Amino acid sequence: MNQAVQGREGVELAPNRYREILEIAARMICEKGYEGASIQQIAQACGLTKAGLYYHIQSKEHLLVEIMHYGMDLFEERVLSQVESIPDPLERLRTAMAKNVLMVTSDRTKEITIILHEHATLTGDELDRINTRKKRYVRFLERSFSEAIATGQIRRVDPKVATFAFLGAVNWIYKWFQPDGHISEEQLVRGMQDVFFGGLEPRSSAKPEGS
Amino acid sequence: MNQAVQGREGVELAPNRYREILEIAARMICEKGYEGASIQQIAQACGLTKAGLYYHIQSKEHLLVEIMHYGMDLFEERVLSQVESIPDPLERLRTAMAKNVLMVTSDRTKEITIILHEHATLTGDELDRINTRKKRYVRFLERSFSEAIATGQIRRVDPKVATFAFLGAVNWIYKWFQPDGHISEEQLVRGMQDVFFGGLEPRSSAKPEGS
Amino acid sequence: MNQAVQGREGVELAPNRYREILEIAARMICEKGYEGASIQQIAQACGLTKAGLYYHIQSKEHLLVEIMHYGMDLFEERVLSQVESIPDPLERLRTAMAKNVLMVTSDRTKEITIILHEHATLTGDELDRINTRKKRYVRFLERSFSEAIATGQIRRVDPKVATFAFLGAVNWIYKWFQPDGHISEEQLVRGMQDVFFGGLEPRSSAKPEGS
Amino acid sequence: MNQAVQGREGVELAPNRYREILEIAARMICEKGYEGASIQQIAQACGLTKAGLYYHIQSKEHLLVEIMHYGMDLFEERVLSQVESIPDPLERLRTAMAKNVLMVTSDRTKEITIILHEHATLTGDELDRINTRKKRYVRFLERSFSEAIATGQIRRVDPKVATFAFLGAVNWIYKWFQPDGHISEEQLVRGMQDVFFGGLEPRSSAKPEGS
DNA sequence: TATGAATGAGGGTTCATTCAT
DNA sequence: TATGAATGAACCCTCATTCAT
Repeated sequence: MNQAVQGREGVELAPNRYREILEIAARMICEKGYEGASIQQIAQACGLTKAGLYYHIQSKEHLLVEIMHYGMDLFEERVLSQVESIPDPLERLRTAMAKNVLMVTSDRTKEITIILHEHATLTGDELDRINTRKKRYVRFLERSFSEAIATGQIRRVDPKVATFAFLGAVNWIYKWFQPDGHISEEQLVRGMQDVFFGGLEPRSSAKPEGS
Repeated sequence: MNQAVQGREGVELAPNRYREILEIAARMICEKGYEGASIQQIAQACGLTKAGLYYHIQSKEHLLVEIMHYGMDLFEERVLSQVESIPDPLERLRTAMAKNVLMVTSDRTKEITIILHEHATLTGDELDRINTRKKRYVRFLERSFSEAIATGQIRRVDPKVATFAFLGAVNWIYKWFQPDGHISEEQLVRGMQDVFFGGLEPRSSAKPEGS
Repeated sequence: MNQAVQGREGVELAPNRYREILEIAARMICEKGYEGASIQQIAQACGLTKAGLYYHIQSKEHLLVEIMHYGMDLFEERVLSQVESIPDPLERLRTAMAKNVLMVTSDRTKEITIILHEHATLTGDELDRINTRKKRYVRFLERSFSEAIATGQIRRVDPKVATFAFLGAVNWIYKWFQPDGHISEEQLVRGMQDVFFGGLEPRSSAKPEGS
Repeated sequence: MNQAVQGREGVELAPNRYREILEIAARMICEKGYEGASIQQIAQACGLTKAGLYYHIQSKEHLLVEIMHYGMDLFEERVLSQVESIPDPLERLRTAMAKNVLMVTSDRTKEITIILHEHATLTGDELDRINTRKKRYVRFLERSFSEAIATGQIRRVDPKVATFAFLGAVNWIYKWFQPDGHISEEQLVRGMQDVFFGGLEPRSSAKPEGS
């Protein structure tokens, strides 16, 4: 489902062209929303006519599904699978946050990531499939928070609330962060880590405040 | 356009119907997004025909503007103005978070609050006006974080990043929180406060962990 | 039909108010065309709401009928009946032209007169009734041209063609004439008379050209 | 917008369909007026659905603009450019009148010619552009009248008034002329020429009346 | 007399989608 | 692979009109 690059059944496309379409479409949908971005505009941005675009995609809805799965592929490849095996739970969370933040700020991945959280357009099975993939990350975070509490690395907080606070803070970034503004990506990552894991450390491990 | 109550300017004769329309429309727009919610659907939800709805509103875009200003009115009334005068910065932030969370979970206000963050729909002056009002809250939070750091009540974190982490975490709530789920509103408020202000307290002031 | 001033059956209105409405409506319809002028705009121009206007009129179409008959009343009163009894056919035509031109340039009557020649909105009986009234003027002109030819006052031209040339020239005036432009009303009347009745005079009666 | 032939700018690949649409639309607009003719009706008359028509046109207003420019193209091609170079001013005017009359009576061109005088619909630049083209003809007529007066071929009349009398008489034709009525096209042309240039001739040059 | 509130029909326009070529 | 031409459905919005008050 999520690796076979295919516009329609049986037709094997040059995967690059298809991915390019997904990324361009993602950019448009990200800018204007799913309903706000028309097939006409997407096609034009791809240098195609509407009918030409339809050679590559099955439908607008399916296009969204594909973008979302592509986004999840990217996310799992660059975030989840990079951090899952980190043994120390606190370090695991800090690294996940860093990589997750970069997904939302980095140029090629940000649009695709943002769309993952677009208002519900999908329904039924497709929605379920995407949500199942998303939940894997949620569970991973919850588990990691629980572990970090168990090891005493962070204070006792509700792991579920902490998880969604984490997700909210990170996914909200695109609404205010300006790539060339006062805050750099590094500062952003550091800042977020500070707020969450500076803060969640047990009292004695905070860096000496005055020094 | 041709009725007595036009948003915040009009005579206060029968504002109930208009407010009701704003709230119903907010609910639909919140569910489906601005582009996804059709005037037809909004009208139907109001028990009106399209033309009947248009007796009350000027245009779909103006409707959004009105909802947003109504949302800001509610927000300023129930959050900002309730906490601005709290002298202690940490208590001020904790209270702001509590009241803000309740706006997002409470039935009548949640959609209206959320729509405030519909983006890329408004343009020009209207966008500016709304953004100016939003910025007041952002500045208030930034200022409060800075003060709380200055007083040593919370650790040194970037106030801007902290502010947006706060906003992201709180506004994200509507995506996952279920009013009759495992977590109660009180637990949610507590949890969020814990994550942010348990966590942001300087090392020595953390409540004894075991007790 | 055309003198009883009545908005709807049996209701006797202050005729002034009703006439005022007809004149205001005529002005709007003249400016924007029948389809282009909305009941809303007409009502507003009358200082009424839509529903208020409907107390006075039966329907938009009937309003047009009334305006047209009012226009025909005015026209017959100020043009036809003033000239019909002039014995000399050439003087009769010259005077008709003068009075007709003034109807099209004069402030209170121009809109009403112009509408008389609006693109066909009316159909059936109503159209027939108006056309019957219009035809009276056409016949009058044709007859007068024929007489003037018979008396030798003007050269032999097709009376029907001359009549419609006359009507076209006069009714076209509103498309180009500016009340405060280079040409005065008097010059306009003189000019039109010159073109038609200077020109149509038999060769020997033209004023000595060189003097 | 997305077809090859866009008015007078596009490639000349298959302009027939487009021109056909312009002509059909012109017929409808001429019959019912611009506001009175709906896109739905125009589309149907073209054998298309509304959306199908919109593949060919940009908007209703632009359609009108295109019709008008097409009309001006035809007019300049068949009238202005055919007579401009005629040296004798009186013959020039008589020929212009003949050709102009035929534009208004001839089946394929009449509606397009008439619409040129739809007023109060266009605004701004487009209106200016059309008016500039129209003025060329008006100036041509004025100049020709002046010349004919100067050469003594016609009596002294105000050239501007004469011009608009000419235009009014000619453009009014479509309101009354019936192609298969009592008057033939040739009689019409002759009649109009007689009224204007029989009539405007100086007294001595009139053809012997009795012969 | 007049109005506030409402409506069904229709306005122009754009949508995602199809299909012969 | 791609397109030109087309479509039905839906879009936002305005229309003339009505009716209880």
